[in-house]
Amino acid sequence: MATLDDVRRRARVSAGTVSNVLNDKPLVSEATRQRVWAAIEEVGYYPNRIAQDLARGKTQTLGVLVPSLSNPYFAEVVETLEAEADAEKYELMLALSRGQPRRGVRHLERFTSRWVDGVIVMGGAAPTADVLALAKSGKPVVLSGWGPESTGPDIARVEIDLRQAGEVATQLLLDRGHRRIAAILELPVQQTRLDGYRATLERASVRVPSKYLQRGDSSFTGGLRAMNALLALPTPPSAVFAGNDAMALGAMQAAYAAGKKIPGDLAVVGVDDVAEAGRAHPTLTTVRIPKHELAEMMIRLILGLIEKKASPEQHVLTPELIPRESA
Amino acid sequence: MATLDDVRRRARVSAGTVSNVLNDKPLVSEATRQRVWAAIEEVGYYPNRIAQDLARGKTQTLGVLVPSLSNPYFAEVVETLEAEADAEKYELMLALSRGQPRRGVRHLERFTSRWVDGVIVMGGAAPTADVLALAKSGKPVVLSGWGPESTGPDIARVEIDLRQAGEVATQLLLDRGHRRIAAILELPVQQTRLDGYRATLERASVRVPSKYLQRGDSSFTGGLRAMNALLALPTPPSAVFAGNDAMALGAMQAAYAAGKKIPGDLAVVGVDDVAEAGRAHPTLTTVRIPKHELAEMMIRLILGLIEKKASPEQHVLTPELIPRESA
DNA sequence: CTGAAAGCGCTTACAG
DNA sequence: CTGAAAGCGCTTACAG
Repeated sequence: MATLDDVRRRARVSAGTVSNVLNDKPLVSEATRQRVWAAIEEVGYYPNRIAQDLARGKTQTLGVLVPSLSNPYFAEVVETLEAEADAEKYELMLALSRGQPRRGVRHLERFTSRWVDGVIVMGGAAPTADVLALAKSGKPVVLSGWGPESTGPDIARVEIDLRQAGEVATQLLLDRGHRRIAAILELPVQQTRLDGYRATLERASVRVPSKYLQRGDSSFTGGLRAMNALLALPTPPSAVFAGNDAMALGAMQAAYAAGKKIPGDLAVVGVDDVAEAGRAHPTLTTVRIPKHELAEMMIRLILGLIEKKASPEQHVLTPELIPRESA
Repeated sequence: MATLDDVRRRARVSAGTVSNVLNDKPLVSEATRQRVWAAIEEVGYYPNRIAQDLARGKTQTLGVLVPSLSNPYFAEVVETLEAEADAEKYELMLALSRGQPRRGVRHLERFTSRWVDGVIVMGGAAPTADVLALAKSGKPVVLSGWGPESTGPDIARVEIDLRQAGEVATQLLLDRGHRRIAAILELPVQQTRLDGYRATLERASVRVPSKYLQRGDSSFTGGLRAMNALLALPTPPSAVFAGNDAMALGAMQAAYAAGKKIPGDLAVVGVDDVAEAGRAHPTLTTVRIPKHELAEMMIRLILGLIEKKASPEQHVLTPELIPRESA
């Protein structure tokens, strides 16, 4: 690989001048600028980013830590993050915690020693304490999907109003005439959805047995198992609110296997609006999380922290009910 | 951030000695080794990877370029790539071409100037010529999902025998008694699947009208549209082989909307075995691509090229028929 | 076994 | 407008 030194010799100028040309600094005469560019072409020079990074103390790189990619929710968000970062000339280091927050911590450390300019962490992919410590050390950090856990005002976050998601989903079910409304949720991550669900039932003076709250692990299988438990109850529910689409789809599968018609025998509402929701049979009524907007906002915040030294902002986006066939 | 210099001063040794301790070089006395480690702890030192990279000429980083992540196929493969790379202490730079090979070229260039140790490119995310040029320049490169396009023997590749996928899918349909067997394929990417389909029909002396070959773009919507075209034919097919699961699912949707029963009125077979295939109604019969094995093999090959200077190998993995309800 | 020096390939004040 | 020098934070021979 050609280096700056090759260019310098060829153009018969100093290294500093080559650098100035490369970085479009104004203080170079047109003549030498041309000569340097010609030399760059001739030797086929590409700046070495590692050396630039070291000299500049900046890497134009963002670290992204998410729990997994097999969950289409994260895959879609990461896809948009990449697009937005690319547009701003940033590159992405991708790391997955795959269910182990300790693995997330290790990745955070690697990000730090690699001098990423900023770090985006989603869905509790690392322990809160470690993330906060990183932010306190001065590294720009943006969080999303952190559940109800308080992180204080000193860290940038963009969240979805999931309590509202629980409310509109439950309200829809009430409006459809249901009273035996169950919930399948992953706790504590989906605690706010539970709050919305409970508040809405209470407001309507509807009481449900405690067994109507089933826990899942946000996976298809988790939803399926939880639904089977609900169906085994002496008085099964006529409707179910699932904390995400994967579990809602699993619940539909279980109901289908038990010979139940949807939405006739059982109404189902999910949260997320993944692609599969619109294709299921019946199509899944859900509360859409604005993933694109979410990713955009995260990039906006992290760049603000990096480039403008803005102070950390916290944003809350509003989810949207998507009525389809399942409820 | 503490630097090596802080450690050096604290431990009253030379920088070289600190480096030797850090990198477990044998030639350090136990006493100084202890002193240095103590100093490292005390100042909270973390090596700066950028500086290490520059000095070593190696980054422990792999560049991964794929077309997209919203396609669960790539999301799943990337997930495994990350896991395997992580186990070998490599990190991932992720880049997406999002349908624009020229964007892929730009990412390849960035990878190069960032000194990634190796590059993995999937699904034609960059033009073949650029990828080959990169490999020729000495950079370790592994390809996958490159379609029938010849790349010569000088580049590492791991492919799936997709011709065989076309064969087993078509054979299954024949075995089920079908003769009016259509195909929905994205060309030229899925050319080998088409070859397998054609060869199998020919072997069975089954002839189908040319309209039975419909093109799709590997998306759900593409499959849906193609199926609608097939259904509008004077003599619609009784079975369809789709080039991937997304299109197969789309075809099922179209058939469903047209009031057709699956597999009674129409049998459907896909390729990939994405998670959704097992959950669809009816569940989708498909030819599974061993994604996990594929990712493992790619990492194995790229590390061989990087660390052992192995010569480029080309592997072909065998797909597996997964019979389910749709055919 | 340890230290001093050169080098990785850039950028950034600072003279001139 | 241009060059020489120092610096970014490490590693790697090479003396001793």
